[in-house]
Amino acid sequence: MEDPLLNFLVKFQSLVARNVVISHLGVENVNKICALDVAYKGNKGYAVAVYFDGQGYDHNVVIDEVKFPYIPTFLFIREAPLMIKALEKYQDQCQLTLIDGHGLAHPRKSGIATVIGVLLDIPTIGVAKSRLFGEEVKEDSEIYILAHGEKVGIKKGKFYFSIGNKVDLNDVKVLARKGYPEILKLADKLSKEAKGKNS
DNA sequence: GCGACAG
DNA sequence: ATCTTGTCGC
Repeated sequence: MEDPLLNFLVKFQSLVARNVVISHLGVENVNKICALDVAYKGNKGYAVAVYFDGQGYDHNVVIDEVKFPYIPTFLFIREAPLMIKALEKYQDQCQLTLIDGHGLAHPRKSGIATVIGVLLDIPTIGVAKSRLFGEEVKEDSEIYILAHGEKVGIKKGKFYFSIGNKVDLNDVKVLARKGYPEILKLADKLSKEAKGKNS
């Protein structure tokens, strides 16, 4: 890590990791949820925040030029700014925000879900479609994800759920049991729609 | 040096 | 993530 910028980002992530709050939210009793995802077309990013109020869905799209490339373990600097902008509309109403990517299942316990959760001081859970970091251990018919020896999430099918901020392993477990969240499928669909429209 | 590597 | 044809399987 001799690149000064990446070296700086590593320190930033370490600061974020030191400020993560792991506490019980009670996902089973939460009905107002948000989800974040981003689609790309060239150097344009199409971020979408989807909000479910317990009855129906609403969403907000934010489009902007993305300057930073994708570098494994540094996804947050590329996508978080746009995601946060898209979430502003519902930020005060969401009891929990699901984010496309990992949370604590990251080499520095600072995946994009954790970064956004700590920066905004809100409950978040990371949901990723593939592996980035951590050992997988089976226990009680569950596959736990360990980061530096600590249980930080659960693998369910082909998906990886991990603590972002202000939730605990129990919350993640309850969410994971239901499979890939419908609201994230919607976020994925809507971001790709926005991308197609703006061409 | 080699392999792994969210979106 | 995105680019992309046909193809294997429920």
